[in-house]
Amino acid sequence: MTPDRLKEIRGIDLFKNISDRSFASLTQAAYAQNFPPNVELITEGDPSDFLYIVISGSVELFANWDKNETTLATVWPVSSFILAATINKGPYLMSARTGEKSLIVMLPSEDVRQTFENDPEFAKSIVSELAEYYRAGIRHAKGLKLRTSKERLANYLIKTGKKNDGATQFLLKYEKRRLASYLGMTPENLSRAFASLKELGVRVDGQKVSLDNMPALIEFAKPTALIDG
Amino acid sequence: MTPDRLKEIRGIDLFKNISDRSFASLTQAAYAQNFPPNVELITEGDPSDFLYIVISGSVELFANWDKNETTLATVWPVSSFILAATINKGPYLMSARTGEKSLIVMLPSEDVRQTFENDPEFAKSIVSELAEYYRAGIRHAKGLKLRTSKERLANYLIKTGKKNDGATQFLLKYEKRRLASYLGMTPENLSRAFASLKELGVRVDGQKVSLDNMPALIEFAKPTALIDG
DNA sequence: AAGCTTATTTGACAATTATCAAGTTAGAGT
DNA sequence: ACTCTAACTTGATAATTGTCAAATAAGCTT
Repeated sequence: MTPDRLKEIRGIDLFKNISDRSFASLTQAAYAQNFPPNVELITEGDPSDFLYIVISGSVELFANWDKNETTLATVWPVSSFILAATINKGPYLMSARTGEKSLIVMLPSEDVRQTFENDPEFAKSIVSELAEYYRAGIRHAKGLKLRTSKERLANYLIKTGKKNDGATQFLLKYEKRRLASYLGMTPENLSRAFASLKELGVRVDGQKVSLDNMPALIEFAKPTALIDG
Repeated sequence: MTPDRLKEIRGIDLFKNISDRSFASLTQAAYAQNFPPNVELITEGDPSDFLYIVISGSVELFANWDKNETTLATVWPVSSFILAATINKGPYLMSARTGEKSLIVMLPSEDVRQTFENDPEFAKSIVSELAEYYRAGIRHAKGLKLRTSKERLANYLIKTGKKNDGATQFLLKYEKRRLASYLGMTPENLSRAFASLKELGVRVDGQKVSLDNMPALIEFAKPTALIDG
């Protein structure tokens, strides 16, 4: 791997505080690889041989069961995925595929576990990371169990607006069918949910979204930090 | 706290490997308390002042949003809950109430974080614990998104049977309305799901359940380790 | 054991969500 | 720009799930 790339990886929360020695042994056998869009990187059930890091592009984490498929998360640069499986030596619980052309770094799981054993700072970083993942998972489950799909969409839009510096206009970060899957509904249902949010000032044109009546939308969606982070 | 009680706590995974010194400082300001059933121990949104440990009884973790409530997990002895919030100094994302008369130990969060900083073994144990929690959360979300409520119930029954040494007869561990909430449905829906599973050999009488046609039930439920653990 | 409260079940109905089948639109590749 | 494929939308319908109300059953208290 090139020095530039190493530096980029070093910057993520997971590696920020670890020793140079740990970082070196962690990345010693690592390698980066470019993937075209829509390539399946791992399949749920596989043994966790690598910890993955997205350098550029994006990765969709999804799962299948009996003809159904659902997106559980999307990973954006620069961050790792599949950490919990790596640490616990368990099989992956999610499959992963590139959402677009992506540069991916793979660290052998054995090295990750080794470093985890030896470098207390690394262990601490992993704790923070996992705690956040876990809490994100709780939030996701709360949304699914407490809200209707229309409410989930409304809150997603509000949240996305906030992330874009509170802009009332922004672009959806990914395809609608993936958004639908992430929000736990079918594409048809998402389409209808968008249509029915029109009366709350939600306009959609392709990937462009504008929220023209924020107060009304918020009153309907009832966002809360305890679900929407 | 009594020596007996301390010993009991020392035995859980989280504390098994930590130094005596760490354990002492962790429990130095801890205290145990008996609670009657149905007492709310914490409320979502509260700052995380304590790490809790269930010594006996049980604790339900739940959340509310706009008139709706849902159970996210039930904690059985002897284990901790609310660890992620404690570590990340975030507000609790779930409320907790006793499901029955329960003995609860409370460790000041500050002490937990202190020990986490100083004892690498504790950090490692926390990692394993959080990784497992996280994975349990993923499984829960997968079940909710990929399965119907009837399928979730069928799988829950199969799993519970397995936990009871593969018994085809067992007692439900908690009330049906809580089971319903945990499985993401209303009590009425649970009742009907049970009724409709009758043709797959599921008999229910109060808390007693018997699974008289396991092959048929399994064929319908399609359990998998990637969701049902 | 009687009485009271709460949990569970059942029925009728409504809301939500999914499925299937066309259309329409948008985007990628040539 | 053209073609082709895939994504998205819309309509019609079905399945799933929730709500409300009432009846029954179970558990607790006295």
